[in-house]
Amino acid sequence: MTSDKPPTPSVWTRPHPKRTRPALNRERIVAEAVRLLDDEGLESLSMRTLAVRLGTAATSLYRHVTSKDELIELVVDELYGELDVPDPAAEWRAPLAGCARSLRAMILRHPWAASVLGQVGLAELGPNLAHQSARQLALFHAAGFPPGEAERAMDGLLAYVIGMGVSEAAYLSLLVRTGQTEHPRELRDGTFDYGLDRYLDGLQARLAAL
Amino acid sequence: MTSDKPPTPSVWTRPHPKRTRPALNRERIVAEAVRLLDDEGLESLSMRTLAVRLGTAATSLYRHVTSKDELIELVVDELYGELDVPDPAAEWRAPLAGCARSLRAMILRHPWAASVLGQVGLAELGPNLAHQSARQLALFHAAGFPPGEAERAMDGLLAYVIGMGVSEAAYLSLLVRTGQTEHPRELRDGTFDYGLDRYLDGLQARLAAL
DNA sequence: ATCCACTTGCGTACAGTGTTCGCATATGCG
DNA sequence: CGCATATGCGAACACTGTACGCAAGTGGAT
Repeated sequence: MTSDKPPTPSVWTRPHPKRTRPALNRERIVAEAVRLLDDEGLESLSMRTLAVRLGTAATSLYRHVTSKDELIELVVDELYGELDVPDPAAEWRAPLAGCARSLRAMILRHPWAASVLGQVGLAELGPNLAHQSARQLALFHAAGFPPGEAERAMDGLLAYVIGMGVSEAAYLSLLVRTGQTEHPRELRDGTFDYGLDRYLDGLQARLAAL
Repeated sequence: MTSDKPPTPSVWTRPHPKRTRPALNRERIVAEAVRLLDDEGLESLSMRTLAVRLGTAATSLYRHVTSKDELIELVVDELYGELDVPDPAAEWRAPLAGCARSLRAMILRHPWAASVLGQVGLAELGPNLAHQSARQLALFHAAGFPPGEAERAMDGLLAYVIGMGVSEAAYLSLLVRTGQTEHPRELRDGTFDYGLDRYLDGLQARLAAL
């Protein structure tokens, strides 16, 4: 067993022909964290379980991420990368509604996001959040809101969508916990659209009064 | 040291003259938990630290509360008990705004509530939540919303306030973490009122079209 | 090739968590 | 008094996030 390495190893016996592994890096860690959260939920995310999925040890993760909190911030920014904010158009209402629905869809795709948003909020605005926020703001400017007011109109819309997502995720988890029958998705979509329409109506009235 | 108890102990040497303690019960536990959360924040709440404050052992709490999650649900319902929902009046707008501001004030009084709401949501509607929800719903009925629609209008308003609270709490905790200067309260109140007015305007337009 | 500075993986360990179990004590009731 | 039941709690378990130090790899300068 001592130094039995072949002098000129064939391509096949060489320990790891090309690159041994995709190598551990921040992107891989964050991506796997999102997958783990989708599969198992928020309380199942621990540095150890995540490491097992990545085929490494828990402490290895700390070479690329300084803490679990930072990991969660990175995860949140990753989520914001999933949004696709529509381009501004002649009509402002449809793009804004699309923007809101895209955010809602993201939250429903990752129900644990509601809890995480409460913990970390919009976080230390990572690159994705910064980018998407700028695109969202452009929609409000295109709609005719003056520079100082567009931010407030946008904050209100985001607050509505996030609050709806938080309430809905909590309600769904309650149903799951009590094993109750599921609330039909259509009803929940209807409730969401109702409130969205009211808020957009309010924006419309405001634009008309400008 | 063996059986040296006095045969007829005086009132003063008796171990605990009257009632030894206020006795541990659910109310005292929940009340102290809220106080601990206000003082030290969400991540400082552990069964052990809470027990120390109550002068008992951690495991004693489990005689009155089945788990930490249940404790948090009880805490949330306690918070809802702090709301004071206005009575219905001839004019619907002021009571609704008061209702929203009361909820917002509660969240700002207990900034950790934003994170907790994300975890437990409106929870297994405890008595306080049930009571306040009924009062809130009455405001929408008094405003003229038909039975099926009042719930949706109410859900939208609550979602807006909760989402605003979540975003704001996260933003404030970010400022604290980075040691940055504080965002003046007036500005944040202004942003809140702006969105609130837009939503209420939307409700007004809807009522006019009924 | 040889050294060196530096990065990366990871085994060990520690303090702290929620929670279970079993024992001791208190309490109410016949 | 005697007994059933409720309550307090010390010990222990499985698990968490993370600091530390050692080993192995990497890339450049000599």
